Amino acid sequence: MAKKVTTELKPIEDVLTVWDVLTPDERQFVKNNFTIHHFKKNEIIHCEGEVPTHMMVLAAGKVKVYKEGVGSRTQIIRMLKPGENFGYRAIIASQTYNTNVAAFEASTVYMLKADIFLSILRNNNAFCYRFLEEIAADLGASDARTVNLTQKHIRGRLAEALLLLSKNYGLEEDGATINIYLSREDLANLSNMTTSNAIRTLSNFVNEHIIAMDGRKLKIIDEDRLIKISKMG
Amino acid sequence: MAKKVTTELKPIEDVLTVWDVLTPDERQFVKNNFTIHHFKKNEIIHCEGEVPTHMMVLAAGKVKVYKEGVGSRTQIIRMLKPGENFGYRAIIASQTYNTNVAAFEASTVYMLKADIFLSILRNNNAFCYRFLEEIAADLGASDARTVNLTQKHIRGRLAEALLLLSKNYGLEEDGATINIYLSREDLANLSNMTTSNAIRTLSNFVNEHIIAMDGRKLKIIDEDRLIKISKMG
DNA sequence: CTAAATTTGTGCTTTAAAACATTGTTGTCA
DNA sequence: TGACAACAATGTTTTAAAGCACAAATTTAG
Repeated sequence: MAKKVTTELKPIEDVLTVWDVLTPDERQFVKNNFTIHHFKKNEIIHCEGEVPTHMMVLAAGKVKVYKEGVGSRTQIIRMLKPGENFGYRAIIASQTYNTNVAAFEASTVYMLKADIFLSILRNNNAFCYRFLEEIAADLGASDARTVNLTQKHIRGRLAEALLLLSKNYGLEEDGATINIYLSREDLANLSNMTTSNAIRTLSNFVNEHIIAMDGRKLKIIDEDRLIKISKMG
Repeated sequence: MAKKVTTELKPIEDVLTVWDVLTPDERQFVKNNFTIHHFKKNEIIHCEGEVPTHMMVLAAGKVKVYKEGVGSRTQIIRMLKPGENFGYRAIIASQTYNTNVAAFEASTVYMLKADIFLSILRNNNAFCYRFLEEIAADLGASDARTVNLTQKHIRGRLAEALLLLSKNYGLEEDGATINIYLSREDLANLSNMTTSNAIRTLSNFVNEHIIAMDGRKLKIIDEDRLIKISKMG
C-alpha cells in the first residue's frame, strides 16, 4: 500500500453534514462540547447491548456496522465513510445499541454527548427533520438489503457487495480498483456467505474476466456483467 | 370464524397515536383533510415503485408490508395492526415506495395528503420527533430481522415468526391461539421459506407438541420451547 | 530476519432447503 | 349439490451452499 500521508483532520463544521441547519448558538455549543477519538485498525468503537452515550460522526477512516448472529456468525449491516453519522439510532429509540461498530482502518470519530444531541433534536426542527430523512433512507436500504441477502444466490450477493463497495468508497485513480482494503472474511460477512465461498466466487469472477484481483485489491473489469449478476439473483 | 360484529370505526383522534402532540389548529386541519378508505381482503393498498401521495394509518384490520424479490418470491417485511402508521417513509426520504402493502383481511385506512403531513412535520417539532422515534425503532427491528432471516435455520425462522405473530396480534380468549388467520404461503413469506417447508415444519412442531393446528388457527402449546428453537437458530 | 500466526486458495463431503410430484382436503359458487 | 379451484400435506429428488481438511502464501511479531 502507498505510504499514508498525514492529512490534517477536517474540522467539525466540514464533517457534520447537518451543520448548516444549526443556529449560531448551537454551533458554538457543539464546538465546545464535541470530543475527538482515534481508533486503530480493527478497534471496536461500540458494542451491541451497550447503553448509547454519544452521537458519533466519522471524521476520517472507514468503519463497519455489524451484528453477531447465530453461532457468532457476523453480518456486516453497513459500512461508513467520513461524514456519516452513527450511534444515534439507539439514543433516539431509547434502546441499547443493537449493532457493533469497528474500524476497518485507523479512523477518527467526533462524538457529541447524547443529552446535547437530544436537546438540539428537540429544539431545532430542521435538525430533527434532517435526521428523520437520513434514517428514513437507511430504513429503505435495510429492507432492500434483507431481501437481497435472503433471496439472491451467492454470485448475486457477492456481485452486489462489490458494487456497493465501489459506490460507497469509490475507485482509485485507475478508475477500476475499489478503494477499500478488505479481508475475504469481511467480504463474506458483508455478502452473507462463508469465507471459502467468498474466495471461491471471487476466483470464478476472475476466471470469467468480470473482476481482477491483486491480493486484497479488487478491480472491476466488467461492471455491466456484475450488475447483471447482481440483478439475476 | 365467529360472525363479525360491525364495530363502529374509531375516530382519528383515537387511531392516530401522535394526536397528543398536535396543536388545536393542526388537529382541526387533520380532521378536515384526512380521508377514509376501505380495502377488501387481499386488496393492494400501494405498490413498490409508486410515488407516495399519503401518509397512512391503519384504522381497522390487518395489513402486510412486503417486497417482491428475485423470481417474484415474496418477503413479508412487517405486519401492521390498527394504530400503526405506514406509507410515510417514502415521503420523508423523497423516494418512491420500496414496498407493497396489502390487506390480510378487510381493513380501513385513514390517509393524510403528503403535503399536509410534511407541513406538520416541518412546523411541529414534537410531531417530527415522534416519527423519528418510530422510524428509529423500525430500523433496529429491520436490521435484527435481516440477521434472523439470513442466519437461522428453518425451524428457528418459523418459531420466530410464530412468536412475532402472537406478540403483534395477541392471543384469543383461550390464551394460546394466535389471533390471525394466515395462509401457509403467507407464513412462509414471513419466514423466508417455501410453502412446502412451512407446512412440513409446522407439522413437525405439532408432532413435537410445541403447537397445535386447527386449519389456519395456530395454538402455541409450549412457548418456552418455541423461544428456545427461535434462539438456537 | 526468521518463526509463528493469520489469511488465502482449493478440493472433497455433507447437509439444509428448494424444487418437484402427487394426493388429499376444504371451500366456493354456478 | 356437484365440480372446480385453491390450499394443505407429504414423499422424493436435486442442488446450492456450508463444513471440513489441508497446502500455499502473506502478514505480523519477536
